[in-house]
Amino acid sequence: MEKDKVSEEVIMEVASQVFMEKGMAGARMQEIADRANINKAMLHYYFRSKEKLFDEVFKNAFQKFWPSVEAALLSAHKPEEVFQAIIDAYIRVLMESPYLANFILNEIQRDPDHLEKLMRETGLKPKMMLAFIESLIENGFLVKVDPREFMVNVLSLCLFPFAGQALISRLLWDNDSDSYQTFLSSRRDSIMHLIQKTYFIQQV
Amino acid sequence: MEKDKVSEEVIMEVASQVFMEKGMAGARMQEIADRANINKAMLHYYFRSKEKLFDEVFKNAFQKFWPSVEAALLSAHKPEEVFQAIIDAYIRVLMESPYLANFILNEIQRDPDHLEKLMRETGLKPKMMLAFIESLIENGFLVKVDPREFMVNVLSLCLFPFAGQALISRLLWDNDSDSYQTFLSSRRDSIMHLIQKTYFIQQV
DNA sequence: ATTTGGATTAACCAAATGGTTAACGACATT
DNA sequence: AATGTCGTTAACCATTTGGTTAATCCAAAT
Repeated sequence: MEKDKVSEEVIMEVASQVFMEKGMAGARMQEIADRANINKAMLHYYFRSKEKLFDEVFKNAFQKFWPSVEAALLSAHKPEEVFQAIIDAYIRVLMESPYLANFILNEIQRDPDHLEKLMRETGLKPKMMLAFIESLIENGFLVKVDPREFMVNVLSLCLFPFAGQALISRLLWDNDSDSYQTFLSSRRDSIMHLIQKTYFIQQV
Repeated sequence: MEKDKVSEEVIMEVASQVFMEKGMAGARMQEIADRANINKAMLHYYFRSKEKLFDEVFKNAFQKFWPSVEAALLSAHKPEEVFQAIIDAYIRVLMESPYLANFILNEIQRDPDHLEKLMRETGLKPKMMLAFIESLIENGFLVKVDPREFMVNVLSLCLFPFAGQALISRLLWDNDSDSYQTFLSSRRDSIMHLIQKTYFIQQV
């Protein structure tokens, strides 16, 4: 670890790694301290407890998880471009943080109420997205479909290949992780293609 | 717990629950013992260690996870029916074991080598599935597509809504789990519809 | 030079946790 | 009746783990 960085930042960085790899229950304060090259007591000096530290990490992760969709929505481009931007954002974020998807999925299951609190704090508004899809349907860009179903499908196609990476790359890519990375990257196009075929009404 | 059941079975049952809910690291031998109404020492009497017990649970879960695809393949019906059967199998299994998807996804990430061993023991053959898809392409039933991509898409659409259940049902279904269950069930049709639109070539 | 306040450390603590052991009881075999 | 086997229990053990404390270091302010 670089000495010039403030301890607090270094801690957050390695804590992120450890919590994401092992989850709350599996993570060890000692390991975080070791990786940050500090005494274990320093952890409690900066962040009072494991839970507090975890909360910070989780909050960070959760914000990344829901990429800046609003930006894509508000810059009123063509519908295709909006979705392309959202898909791109997801793929990009997840390729940077390979454990992110799994982390969120699991720690949410561990303590769902905690999620509810965090959602409000991060001020994320899925309803806005639903309304946008609804409007596209009314304006004849999309076929009639439950907007929530549409969203779940896009999310599924974007996130699952990351969440299941360890499994899928072994089963179907002979554990060649480079080639799997290429595949993940190529999904920008293939997911877009899929939803266009299924949900977009061809404009004349 | 019913008294008539053999201890070993009861243990496996509750161990499944606990491990699935909390994962290997989060699960406690004491809790498993309590839920099975036995002494903690009995756990070690029947299954020597936490790891051994976990292995049994994992093996069970993993077998469920890859539903009897071969059955669907070998009973040479129309292509549509084969995929419908596979999708149905996944949805059914996952509705019965809500934590299954998350459990597999995570414990695989925790110890990927362990997975490789188990795959061989359970004798699952993804290559067979790939070959089947390939043949459908050659015979003009499916558009030209990487069979692996096709598989990942189907898996994503089937599994992710379960893995992300805790998150999605809160964000998009106002935490109404009944209504979310209905949605999950309806995916049998909507996933089929999606892959038909995208990948199936209309027969004359 | 002394004080002050934050950063840092080693040593320590209590609780939790996976695992063991020795003794016991019940039931079948001899 | 004696022996042996299997299931069961309470007590115990060693280690791990999150967290604390008292002392120390160090740099800036006084």
